Amino acid sequence: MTDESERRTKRADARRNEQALLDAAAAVFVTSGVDAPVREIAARAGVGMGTIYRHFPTRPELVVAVYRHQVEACADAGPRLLDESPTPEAALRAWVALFVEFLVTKHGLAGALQGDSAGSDALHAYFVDRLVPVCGSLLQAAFGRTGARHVPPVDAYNLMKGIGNLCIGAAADPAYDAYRLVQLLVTGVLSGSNR
Amino acid sequence: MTDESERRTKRADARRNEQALLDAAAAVFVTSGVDAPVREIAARAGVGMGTIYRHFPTRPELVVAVYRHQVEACADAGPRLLDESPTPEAALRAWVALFVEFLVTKHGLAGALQGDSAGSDALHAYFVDRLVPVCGSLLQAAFGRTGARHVPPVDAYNLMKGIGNLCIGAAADPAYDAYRLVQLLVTGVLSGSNR
Amino acid sequence: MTDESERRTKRADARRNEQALLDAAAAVFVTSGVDAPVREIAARAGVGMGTIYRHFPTRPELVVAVYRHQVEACADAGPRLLDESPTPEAALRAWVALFVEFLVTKHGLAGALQGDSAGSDALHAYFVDRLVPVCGSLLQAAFGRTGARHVPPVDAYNLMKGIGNLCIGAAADPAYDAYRLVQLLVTGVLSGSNR
Amino acid sequence: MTDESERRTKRADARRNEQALLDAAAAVFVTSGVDAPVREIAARAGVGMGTIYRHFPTRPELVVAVYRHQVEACADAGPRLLDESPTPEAALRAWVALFVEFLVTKHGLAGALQGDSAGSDALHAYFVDRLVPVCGSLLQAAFGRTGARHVPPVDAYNLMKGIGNLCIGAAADPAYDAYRLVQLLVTGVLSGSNR
DNA sequence: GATGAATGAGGTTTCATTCAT
DNA sequence: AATGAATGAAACCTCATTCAT
Repeated sequence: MTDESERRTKRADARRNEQALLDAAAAVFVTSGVDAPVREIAARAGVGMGTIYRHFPTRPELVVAVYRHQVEACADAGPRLLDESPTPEAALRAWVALFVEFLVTKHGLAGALQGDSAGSDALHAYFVDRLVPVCGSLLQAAFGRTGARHVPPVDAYNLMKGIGNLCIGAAADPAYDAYRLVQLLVTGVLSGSNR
Repeated sequence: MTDESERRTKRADARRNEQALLDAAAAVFVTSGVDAPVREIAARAGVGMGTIYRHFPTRPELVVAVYRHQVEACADAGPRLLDESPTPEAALRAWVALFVEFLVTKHGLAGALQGDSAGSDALHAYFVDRLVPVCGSLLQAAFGRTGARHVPPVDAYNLMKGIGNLCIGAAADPAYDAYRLVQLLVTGVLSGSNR
Repeated sequence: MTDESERRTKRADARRNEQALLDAAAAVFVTSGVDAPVREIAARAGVGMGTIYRHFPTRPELVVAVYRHQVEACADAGPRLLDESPTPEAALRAWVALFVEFLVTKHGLAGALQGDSAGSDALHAYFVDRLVPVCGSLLQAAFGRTGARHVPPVDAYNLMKGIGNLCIGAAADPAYDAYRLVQLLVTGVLSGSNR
Repeated sequence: MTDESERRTKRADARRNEQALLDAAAAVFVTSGVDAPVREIAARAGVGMGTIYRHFPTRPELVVAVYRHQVEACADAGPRLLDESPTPEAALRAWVALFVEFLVTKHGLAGALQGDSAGSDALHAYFVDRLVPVCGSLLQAAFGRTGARHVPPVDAYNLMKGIGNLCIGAAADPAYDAYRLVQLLVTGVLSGSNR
């Protein structure tokens, strides 16, 4: 066995474990929230607790890793939707729908986005860093077209956080329609006035 | 001292204790959230922990008791605002502003409203029971005036819960303007369409 | 039952527990050293772990409490021995013998006296604060009598710490005679020269 | 490559690894004590943790190996000092100074010398086996010269262990002068009496 | 032989809740 | 009724040690 193939083998092992952890964490987060006990996640992944700490020394790192794929997909969808949609408003609505879909299916994620106002929390920071610019572009495009004299009544950070908040607890309550509420919020925003 | 006077004395004692507990809990909730340690509340009230359990066997019961006055005030304000406001829409906006004011100043309260969708959580149930009808009246009034062919795009329960969600974490993040977002949501609702 | 007797009853309870803890800790310290697991001490005392934390929030506080009586006895013995002994040198030797007796019978205590050089460790600090002055008086008395031109070749802090060190591990090694070594050190000190 | 040359190559490899480990351990012991985490040592040596266990299955074996050179140097210095010094007492003092110098600069080493009285601990056993005879010769020489009727008030084992103990924690406490105390102890020993 | 990922025992600390006084 | 001491489950995190690759 060559050095290289040996290295690859080991990495494959570790990667398999890491994937098992991400899958387990995703599943546990759904049922027990992102603050679920480390032991529970480890047990579901079929690994020892130490293994979690090796791969993800802190909890935010794990949470970020669990949702990284979807956050990236969301971020990438922004520019694409702007291209493909008939109007910027439609692009914003479509993107918001994607974002809601993402948050609603990840129980507890929306709540975990709060974090310190200081932005010190790694998860919150990651979401903000990655998605606020995307959301901002869409928002600006929508208002650019609406008329030069109009400016958005909220900035992208507020809109993002508002959407995130509206999605909290959505999956657990069939009577609560987060999607509808978010679209109404967007309607309010696009109406260009907060009064 | 007669048996009766003794009983009366004890009741006065107990009532005084209960009030001290409510005041202490309100203060602690503001700084440490509604999940603050029991000990902290007891200490601030100057009573033993057992006393809390005697008066409020479960935490939701305590939380409900702490905020009962303000919930009642909110509920009472609904009909009054409908009378006093120039339009039903204005009444709705004014009421919503009251509700937001209430939630934002009570650190952690908005988050605690989640509870099970089954309505099994005492706090959630109390809020819903008491305020959804009020909110419903205002909503109906606004749409009744707007035109017979219009129906609200969301029911009062969804609107209430959406407003509650938008207020989560508002006090901790100066960059987040819950009031503005809620009003934009109301704008969206009143625009009569979710598309 | 009067308020006062009731209070006394409760205190008696707590005091009994505290004493059980001190006894258990003393016993466990002998076999497992002063870093013995909290659980072990709690188990031996027949109390829950939380009870230890209630009475002694930090480990040094527990250790200090365990040995306080004996430290105080040692401190009190200093002046008395100076009065009763035929010479100051004899007083110093007698006191040192007492101190050695104390340390040798408390397995692990001598080692625990190390602590940070900064003196930040509570146990180390307590020993130093309480005993160095006593040891200093004896030392000064011995040298005062020996002749005005003589000064001790070490200060009381060094002598104390040296004696403490010589006692480390004494109980565990029958071939090691800490008492003898300490007296030889004192002989060296009293000989008035380090060369 | 022949089998033999391959074996030789591997041995060179292994020896290089072992040396790297010894160097790394020596460095880490200075900063973190002889109980430093295995990982830390492995990392500094640039090898895997398993390699440490292959070369030194137990920690005492590693510690012994790390200090073997210096222990041997100490042992060798004994006879030489006896030859070169003007008096046996001077030789003893010089040797003791060497030993103290060694212990004080090796953070945590003195403390690790304790071990079981049964001599089961490999580190303790090695030190005793190697140095007690040397110390014994010097002691005997000093007392032989002093007068036939004098015998040392302590045996070499006690003196060695006493010196070792006096050096515990010396590096961490600038106010503690282990060298001075040890010389005073030797003075006491040479004064030929423990009373 | 070497590697380092994985394991899991072991120690710590916090707090909701009970119950003797 | 009130008290608050006691309980102990629960969660965290760290390493020594093993073993598959």
